[in-house]
Amino acid sequence: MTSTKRNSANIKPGALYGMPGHLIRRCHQIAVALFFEECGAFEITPQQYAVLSVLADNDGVDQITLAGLAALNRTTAGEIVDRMVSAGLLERRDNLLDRRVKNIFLTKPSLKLLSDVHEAVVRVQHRLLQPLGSAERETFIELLARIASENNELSRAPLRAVPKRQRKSTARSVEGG
Amino acid sequence: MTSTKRNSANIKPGALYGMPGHLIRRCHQIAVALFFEECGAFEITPQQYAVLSVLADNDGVDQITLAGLAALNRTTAGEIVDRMVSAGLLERRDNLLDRRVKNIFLTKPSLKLLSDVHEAVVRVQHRLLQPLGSAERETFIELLARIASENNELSRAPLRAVPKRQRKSTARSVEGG
DNA sequence: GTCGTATCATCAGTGTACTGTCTATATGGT
DNA sequence: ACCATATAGACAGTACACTGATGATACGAC
Repeated sequence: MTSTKRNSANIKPGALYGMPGHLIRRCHQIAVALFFEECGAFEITPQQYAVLSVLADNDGVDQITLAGLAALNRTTAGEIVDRMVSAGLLERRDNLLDRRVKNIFLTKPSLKLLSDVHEAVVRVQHRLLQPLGSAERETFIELLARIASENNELSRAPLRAVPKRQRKSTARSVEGG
Repeated sequence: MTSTKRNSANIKPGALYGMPGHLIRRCHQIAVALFFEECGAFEITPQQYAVLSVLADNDGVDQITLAGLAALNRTTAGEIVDRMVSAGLLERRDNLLDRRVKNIFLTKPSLKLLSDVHEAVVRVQHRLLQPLGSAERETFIELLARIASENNELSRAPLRAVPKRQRKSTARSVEGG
């Protein structure tokens, strides 16, 4: 029979440390720390990288769509875009066909930044999974992906695809290669 | 051979979505959302729960030690303690043997809260892992724990045990059961 | 006993993550 | 044309997550 020791709240001592919620938070902190170690010189945050990455595939989407594609809260996304516009990494343009909408575009510097920073971001992922064997890494990613996708609608900032009808009034800011 | 399509930054489209760093962030958001769904009525946050949980096993530690035990940044921990003191959940007392130190204690209401909220927190963990089979759940927790512990020192808020010599000048605020 | 060094807590500053509310604008039904 | 409803984005407010600096205090070496 296992110990029935209890703490002052009548709960098993140290229960916190085995809870997936707590462990995920700690892993998140580690991932962020590694990101800053590897990418700090580029003056970019993990979320800002996500925004650049999403726009590389979907340049010119509106802010709400961008938030969905990067799994960011709409308000947070707006603030991040603010900072990135100030830093010259994004351009925010009025949509002439729907005057509520602002379309977000990459700039030349951000395209260069994105391709420069890519290697460092890949290193972050490697270092994060360093403690696991290669089969375990695949397993881990698959389990993470299943938890994220199956529980997606429970999130307060769920991942969302680009909606069907997107009205684009403005051209791209950076001419494609 | 796999497609060599590239986006405007010359990176594989959608690469972000398979990165463990991004997936961990999404899982974290889901865990937090579930916490508020299950525990929202208790007017408590996940980090505040962690603080209560840590103090149940280590009542009266100083703020820095508390931060270490809960894997919180020292400044963040101080702010969280502020809010919990205002809410009547904690007591902050001067240490008479080391006047730099403030010792943090649970209060009667927070002990009751902690035992009331425990079931809901357990439900959060169950719902979070719902998409996995029971063997997968154990695997997932084990892999998470290994990543967190092996990379612990890389974190900017690493988990820290209680240091050996802790000077206690003040008695517990809640008489033990 | 004095001094250099370490430590606890706090402060100012920045960035992320939300909720709820508001304004401006669009859209579909009549 | 008119109205109910919905949506995009902004704003205020709260909480967490840090960095770097500072003030008060403790401690070890001498």
